[in-house]
Amino acid sequence: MVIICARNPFSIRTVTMKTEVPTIQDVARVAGVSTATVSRALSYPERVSEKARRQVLEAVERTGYVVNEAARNLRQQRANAIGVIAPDLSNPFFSSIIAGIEQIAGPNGFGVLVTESSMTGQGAFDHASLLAAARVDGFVVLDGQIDLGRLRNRVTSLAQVPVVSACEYPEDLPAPSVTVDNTGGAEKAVRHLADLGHTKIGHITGPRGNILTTTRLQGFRAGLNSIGLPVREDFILPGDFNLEAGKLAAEIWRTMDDRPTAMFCASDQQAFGFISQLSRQGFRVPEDVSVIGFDDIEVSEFFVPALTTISQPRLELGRMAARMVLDRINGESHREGLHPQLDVTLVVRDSTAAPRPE
Amino acid sequence: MVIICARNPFSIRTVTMKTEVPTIQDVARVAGVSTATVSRALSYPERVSEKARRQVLEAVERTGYVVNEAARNLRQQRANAIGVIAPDLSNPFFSSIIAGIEQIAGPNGFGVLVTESSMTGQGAFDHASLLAAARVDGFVVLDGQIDLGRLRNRVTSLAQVPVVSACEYPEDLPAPSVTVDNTGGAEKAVRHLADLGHTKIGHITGPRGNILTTTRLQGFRAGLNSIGLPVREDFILPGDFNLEAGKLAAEIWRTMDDRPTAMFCASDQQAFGFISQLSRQGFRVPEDVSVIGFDDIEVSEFFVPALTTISQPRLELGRMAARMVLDRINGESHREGLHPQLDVTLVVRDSTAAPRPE
DNA sequence: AGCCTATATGTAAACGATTGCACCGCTGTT
DNA sequence: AACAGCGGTGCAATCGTTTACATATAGGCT
Repeated sequence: MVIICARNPFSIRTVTMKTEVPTIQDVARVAGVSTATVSRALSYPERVSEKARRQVLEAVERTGYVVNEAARNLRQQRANAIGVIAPDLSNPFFSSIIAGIEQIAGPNGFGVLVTESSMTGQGAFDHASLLAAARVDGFVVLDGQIDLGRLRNRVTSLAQVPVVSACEYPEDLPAPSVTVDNTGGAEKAVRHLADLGHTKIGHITGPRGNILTTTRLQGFRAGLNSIGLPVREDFILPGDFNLEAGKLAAEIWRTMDDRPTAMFCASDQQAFGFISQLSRQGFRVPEDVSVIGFDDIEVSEFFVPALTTISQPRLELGRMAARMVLDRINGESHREGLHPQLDVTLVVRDSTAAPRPE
Repeated sequence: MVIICARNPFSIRTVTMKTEVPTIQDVARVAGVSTATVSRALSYPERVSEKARRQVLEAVERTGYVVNEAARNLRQQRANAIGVIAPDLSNPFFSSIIAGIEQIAGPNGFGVLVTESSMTGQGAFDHASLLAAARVDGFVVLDGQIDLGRLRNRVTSLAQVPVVSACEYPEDLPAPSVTVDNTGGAEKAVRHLADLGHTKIGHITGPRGNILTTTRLQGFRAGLNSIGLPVREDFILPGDFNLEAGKLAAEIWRTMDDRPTAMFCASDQQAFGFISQLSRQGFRVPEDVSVIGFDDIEVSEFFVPALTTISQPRLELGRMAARMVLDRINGESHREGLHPQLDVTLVVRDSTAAPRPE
């Protein structure tokens, strides 16, 4: 007897009427061939006869067959999925990278599993459980602060699994990475401000210990140096990448005796927080202080004032990371030696201007 | 011979030295029990003796065993994962919902697979392939515009898989949903503007055909009615939820002879675009026109001016949707009858004020 | 005609976990 | 002393694919 799947797949049954999901066996029976032929017809169409192919395709249609991924994964010893560990999903910056990963992974038949590393609740390190063998074939790590020590403890098999870090990267992770030229970006920012005539240039940093913080700060210093401007340590305010940090920094800026006339912010969000708080206090940007950000997230163009910033190719960052993981999964072993760095560009908008003449 | 996994899992081998991943067999051997006992010790600790449990745990530790999800999924006929179909990952609104889903799914041992429904490239409907049997046990659909007809064609087994729609929902999807009170929210917005003294209140809608657009517009009308204000059709501008749409609407607003003194925007992003373009043209918010948004995304509080808006419990939306899917997966069959609606709240900030006296 | 290749198909053994069922030994009851 | 009950354990079947290997068939060559 031929099993054909229920016709109206959308009628949700109110009783527990277990409609059998068709398997490859059913397809084989309907098509009048063996399961091996069905499998081949679907995976390597060129390896079966024209006739068999037609019959199989027709049988698939009739039965409504879809391959059981679990079975395939088990047999093939691969999951056809890559995992993403992101520090903060609500941050538009990361979601854009994830979108880029999606763009590459999807068409290649790979699913994307996303986890937030700063997860609430128990342990906060359960994203490691994602690594559970055969759930993902590789990883993109977006979190530079991730505690690899703990990850390591939980998942011995990590060594087997290709890992590529994107954007941020833990210093001790012996894996390929794709980053942007943070130092160069910071230099461009400083140079832009100097070109406008600023000499008192400040910086709000990212969170302590983060690699992006370090490199951008380094670029900030290098930029000042190359122009011949002194680095005023009291103009360097500690911060974070988020909105709140910018707000806090604004409060500090306000209380300074000798204020910088321009601020280089470590992120766009931070810049928003800074500008927002300043406006609330009656200051104006760029009239009272010029502000430049880093990232160029979507809303930056629409902020008031439109934010001058260093633009990162976020989508491309994700796409490239995905490509690298996929390559490694497929055995192309450009090992941990590969560390491409993408260029960033200065986008001049309305939040920077020449300093007010004294 | 006992197989113990390589000691330094992080040393990435440059040669293809295939270190075997330990299986449950290895653990059983090391622990001196059967695989059945190992399995039980890990899944139902209370069903094995104290002694066996200790031995198994120790063996797991020694071998570095992690369960092979593919095998487990195949045997259990469940994937321990839920899929999310989102229209646009870069939109912070959705990513926040996803974070909520994560928060519930993770601790319950479920992974979260994310797909963008508006994917570029081939077909754009390959998110359906996610549905491939045994890859996910259930779905949260965030895209109200999704073409279920095509999905249906591709995946016969969809009827088997619990689907819950959150936020937006296709009208023809016979599934539970969790939404917010869009109509009520719109009414609150209108009432707030009216309370400030506005009588000429406009609205920029969402995209045509979207359920959120419809309900918010409906609430807008209802709000005006209940106050006794006439509905001026020429004050209703067609739009979209994104930044660009707000910008476009601003251009239209500018050319109007008789301008509304207050605009209710269908989303925060749209409001940003509107305000941004207006500022660029020399208008001021709220002095020249009051603006109220919908969503309350993170940056709204920090916009200049801080945006008055209708706040959606985004995280809770995701959490609730996840709970509903999980419940259905576990057989609690509160079928498609369930449609909880969460409350929204008015958050008054600086983008709304009394109209300028004529 | 006989043999060799190439192509197309089928058979059956994996993959690594879970779990129904049977069994074992112990305790407590009759 | 026999037996029911029970907690703990192991055996072995099972989930649905893929794929190495064996086999079959047709066609081309000498």
